[in-house]
Amino acid sequence: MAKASESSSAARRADPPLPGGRRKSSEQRRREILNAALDGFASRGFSAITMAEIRERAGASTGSIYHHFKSKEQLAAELYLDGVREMQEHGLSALLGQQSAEQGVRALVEAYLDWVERRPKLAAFLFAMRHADFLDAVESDLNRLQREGIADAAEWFRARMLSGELPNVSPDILRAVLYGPAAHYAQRWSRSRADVEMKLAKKQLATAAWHALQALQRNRP
Amino acid sequence: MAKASESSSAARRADPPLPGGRRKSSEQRRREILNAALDGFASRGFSAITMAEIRERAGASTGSIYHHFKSKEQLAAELYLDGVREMQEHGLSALLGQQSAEQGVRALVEAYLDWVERRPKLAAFLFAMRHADFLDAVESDLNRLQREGIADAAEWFRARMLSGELPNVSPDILRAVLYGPAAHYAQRWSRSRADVEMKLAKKQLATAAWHALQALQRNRP
Amino acid sequence: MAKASESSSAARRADPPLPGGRRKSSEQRRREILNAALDGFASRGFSAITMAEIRERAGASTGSIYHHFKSKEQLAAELYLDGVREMQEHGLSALLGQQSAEQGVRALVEAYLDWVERRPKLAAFLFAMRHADFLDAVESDLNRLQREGIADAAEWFRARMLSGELPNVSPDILRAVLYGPAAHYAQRWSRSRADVEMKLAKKQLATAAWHALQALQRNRP
Amino acid sequence: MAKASESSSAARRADPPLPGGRRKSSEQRRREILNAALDGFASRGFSAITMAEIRERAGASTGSIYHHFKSKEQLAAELYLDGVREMQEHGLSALLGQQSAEQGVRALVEAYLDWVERRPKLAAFLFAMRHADFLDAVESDLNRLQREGIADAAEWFRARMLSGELPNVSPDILRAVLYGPAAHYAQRWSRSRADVEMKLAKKQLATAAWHALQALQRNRP
DNA sequence: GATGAATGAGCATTCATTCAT
DNA sequence: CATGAATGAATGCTCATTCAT
Repeated sequence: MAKASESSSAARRADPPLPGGRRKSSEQRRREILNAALDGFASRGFSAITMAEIRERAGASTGSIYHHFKSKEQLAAELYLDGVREMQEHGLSALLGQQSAEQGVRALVEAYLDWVERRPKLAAFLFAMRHADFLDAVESDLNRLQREGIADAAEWFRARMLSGELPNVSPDILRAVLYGPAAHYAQRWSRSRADVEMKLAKKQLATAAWHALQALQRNRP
Repeated sequence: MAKASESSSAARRADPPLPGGRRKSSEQRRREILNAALDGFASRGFSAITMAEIRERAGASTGSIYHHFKSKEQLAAELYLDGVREMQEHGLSALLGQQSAEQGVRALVEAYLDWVERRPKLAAFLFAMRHADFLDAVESDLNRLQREGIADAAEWFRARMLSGELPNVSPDILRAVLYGPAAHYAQRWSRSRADVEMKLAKKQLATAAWHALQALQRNRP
Repeated sequence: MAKASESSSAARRADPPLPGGRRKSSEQRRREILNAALDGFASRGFSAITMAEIRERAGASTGSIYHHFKSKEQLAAELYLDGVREMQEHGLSALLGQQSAEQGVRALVEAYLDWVERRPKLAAFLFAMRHADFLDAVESDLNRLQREGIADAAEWFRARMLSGELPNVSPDILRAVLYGPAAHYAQRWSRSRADVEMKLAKKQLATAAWHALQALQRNRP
Repeated sequence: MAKASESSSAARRADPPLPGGRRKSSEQRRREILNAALDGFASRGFSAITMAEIRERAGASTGSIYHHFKSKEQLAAELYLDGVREMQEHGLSALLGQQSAEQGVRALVEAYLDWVERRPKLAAFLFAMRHADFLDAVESDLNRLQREGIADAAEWFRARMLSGELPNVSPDILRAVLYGPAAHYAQRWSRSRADVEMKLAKKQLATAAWHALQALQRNRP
């Protein structure tokens, strides 16, 4: 939960089942590299960060990085895929427990900001890299992830739209209304420039999202 | 209005009053470079684009680019500053003519999407570069621009907040609710991936923004 | 005599005999360029100085420089040849009036330092450029200059060597003893780092040169 | 002693104490680069030589050069500092063994020419770069070197000045008389243009220096 | 697994020079 | 003659990646 220890889920993979329990160093090294890379990518962008910078932040050697990761792109892609997965799981587990449309919408907005709060660098990274070239190479994985991960959420929303609790808007509009304000605020917050506390923002943005959807439900053409 | 002719306002500067009225070529070349750079930065990002790519798109020579612009960073900074200025003017002129809070809020959201529609590359560029390193060098110009350009808008909002038409939320929350959904949608639209037409999106997002603010007005703590 | 107005003799060419006496500007511009170039070459060296720097120092335009001089090399060569000529004339006129060997030697050393004092930039330039590549192109001019200019001096020395007043050493040794100390001192003086006044230095180095030659005269093998 | 193998003392650093004793290649590569750079700088000057030229002479790759040296300037500075150090040590060890003033003066002049003879490129490099811009960055190192290295020599001279064996002239005059002629001659010699053999020049210039100082001792004002 | 020297294509930028106006 | 925009080869340097030890 501490910001300092923000480490990617990729890094948290189970260690190989070592009989004696010794030798943890390889997996640790992997983690250090991933964290260093996340720092760099999040703060300066994919192209602007150099492998040398990552190497220094990680306290590793050049060869060591390339032993663990095939290339800079693969390193970024792994972070990205794991990040998306983690964020989806977080949102999903918040959403699926809710019955009423209002509770679900509020939970989703708040969960998103919770997650941003807990994993600020990862959130900044995912946001900034949304359209990066290196994602082309993993587009199919990404799409599968989207489909699988979102299937349950899509079902949840479809049900509420059919019942009339939520407006029958397109997914893009739905996402824009749900995530747009939170993402906009999160951008400022993660640069320590927000002028309201996260706690208040969660409440206000959840309220805003819910009533925005309500309005679309009433005003449908 | 045609996408193809999108040219930055920087490039539209008045030519110096030439005695004979002939020779327009220097300013034209400047424009070509700026447009080529905008294309590049918008589509691939600041670091990923090379000056060689810009040179080819502009049909200019290396030396010519550097004759007009001191560096890659300065080129990007000029585009950015002019872009912010243009976008502000666009939004401002839409807002200030409106009397009622609702008309103003709707006008602002729609004007933003109008502008994105007219200048998609510039919008994509501004959005992507918000936190770029090269902006540090022009931070003071940027701040001045913000202050001056936004003063009238701030006044407009302050008056409506005092009169009770709009909730007294912080600027960041206000911006998040107004621009967040529109920006989120615009991102998809400009990559031709939106699943609703711009025309409908304008209406729905304007409605959403207005009612979101209404809700915050009612639910104040 | 004022340091400030140090202008190359190349620049002091007679103006073309203009009937009305108007239009001096072209020759003035030439002078400004030469002086600016001399400043630059002397302080930073041939390769390190750029034509742009010269252009700015001269307050001229790029085209103007290339109108007056074919190339950077030609500009430097002209300064060099004129400088060598001027320096030779200066030394020669001091030497040839002297009868005794001692007076001649002393006059030569002092005249050299006089000239350094009057034309410090030119002296620095000549010294630094002695082995520059661009001199290859004017080597023949330079050799002719040497032969012609030095013929009289050579004769002066030959006579005193034959009479036994001066040692019969090789020209290189002769030059090393005469000019070496003065040149060494001049280097420091022109960078304002000398720890004795020029006046005293002239006396001491003239004395040193004369007695050094005397010693070679006595100690001949 | 062979000219061909002239290698900078920078290159002769002790290798790090490698456990196994194998792998010398890294330090060898460093040496090759330094030697190639010395060749280039000495023959063509700092600005005129390109890193590409150095790369080819060294038989190394661009990246390899920059792996060992931060920049062209740093490469030159390292050569310069090591060169000064080496030259000082050479002169000092010749001087300090001598008791009489005459022996010391002669030894110094001859040692200087010995060193020029042994390390002609390095001597040419040091001479040509005396006022180069890149030395500004290492000025403090240079001053420290001067102070430390020269302290003993200064003491040697001070003692002989006090005893009346040497004239009480300023350091600049002293240096001009000692080194000026030798440096002047060395310049020609290293370009293979000298008209006397080095062996004779050493004798004559040592004699000249000694008697020049003698004269200043007698003729003091 | 780890290390760091080596590689070389590629990059932003400089600069002498040309030339249309 | 003057101007300054245009040119493009060349330069110092960076950086992802490879590979011998």
